[in-house]
Amino acid sequence: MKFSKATDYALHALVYMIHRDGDTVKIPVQDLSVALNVSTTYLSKVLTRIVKANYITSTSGAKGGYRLQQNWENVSVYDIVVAIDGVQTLFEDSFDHGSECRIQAAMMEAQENLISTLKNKKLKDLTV
Amino acid sequence: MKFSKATDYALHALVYMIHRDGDTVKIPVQDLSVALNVSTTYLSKVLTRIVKANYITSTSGAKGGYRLQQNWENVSVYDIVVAIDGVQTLFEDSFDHGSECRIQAAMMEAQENLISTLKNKKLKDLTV
DNA sequence: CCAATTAAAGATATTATAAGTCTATTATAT
DNA sequence: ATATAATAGACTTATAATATCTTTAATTGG
Ligand code: SF4
Ligand code: SF4
Repeated sequence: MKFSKATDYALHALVYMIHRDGDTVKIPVQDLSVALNVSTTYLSKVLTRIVKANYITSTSGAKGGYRLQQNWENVSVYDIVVAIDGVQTLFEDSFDHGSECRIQAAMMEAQENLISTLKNKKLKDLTV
Repeated sequence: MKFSKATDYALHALVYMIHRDGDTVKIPVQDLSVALNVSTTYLSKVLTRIVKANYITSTSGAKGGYRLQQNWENVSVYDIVVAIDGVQTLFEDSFDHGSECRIQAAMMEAQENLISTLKNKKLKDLTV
């Protein structure tokens, strides 16, 4: 019952990027690495997943870096969680007697709640 | 972002116990072990935590076993989660710039939601 | 008291996953 | 051509969950 550090890093990196002129500039991982105190290689690996998920873009080479997409305001915290950790099930039924099961149903309901809360939190809300 | 198998086992064991005459009988871990297909030693270790948390009682020796407390109907799923995994934070801020932080606030809100959903799910609801 | 039964405790082992590093490769600007 | 920067993949390390094994303590019934 815990989110990964990678998700934590990603959210912080994004917030940092937003504060640094939103989607208008490219920011090299070096900058982010210093700001968050996380190694460039690891952070780069994390951010690559956000690139793959299309919430930021990247350009290699000199003057390259990461840049937010124009629609960043609408990206939700849940989007980032999924981009990093994949779709997670809060509760992995070790037995699985089918969907009529009340334990599963209860856990599913809790999970749906959690997910919808996170879907309603947009990156914009983290930075106002 | 996942609950432990131990919690899964505990919930299933409790549901099994409820179905077997509620709080009127003592059930040895052997029975539960067979029902859930989990080793007696591990299941015993898990249930010991539920005993410590006072949601069931145990008696050693012949004719011993685990028995639900009379108030079992009011025990929530969250109570069991805490008994097994302890109080968990869904999101461990790697940086922690204080409580005014929006990332933390967003995650906390999601967490509160999740917890309150689980608090509202009573064991009784799992067995009706 | 004795034998059988059952939970608890503690040490240890196993497995799984996350976190992190390192090196090589590819892409870009000047 | 050179410096810069992301990507990929192999690899290591750290951490926690899962599980087993063995010993001890408690309880029953003869
Ligand atoms: S939770 Fe319900 S369905 Fe899943 S194993 Fe337990 S009883 Fe079966
Ligand atoms: S989440 Fe907010 S408080 Fe926590 S580290 Fe990031 S900026 Fe600081």
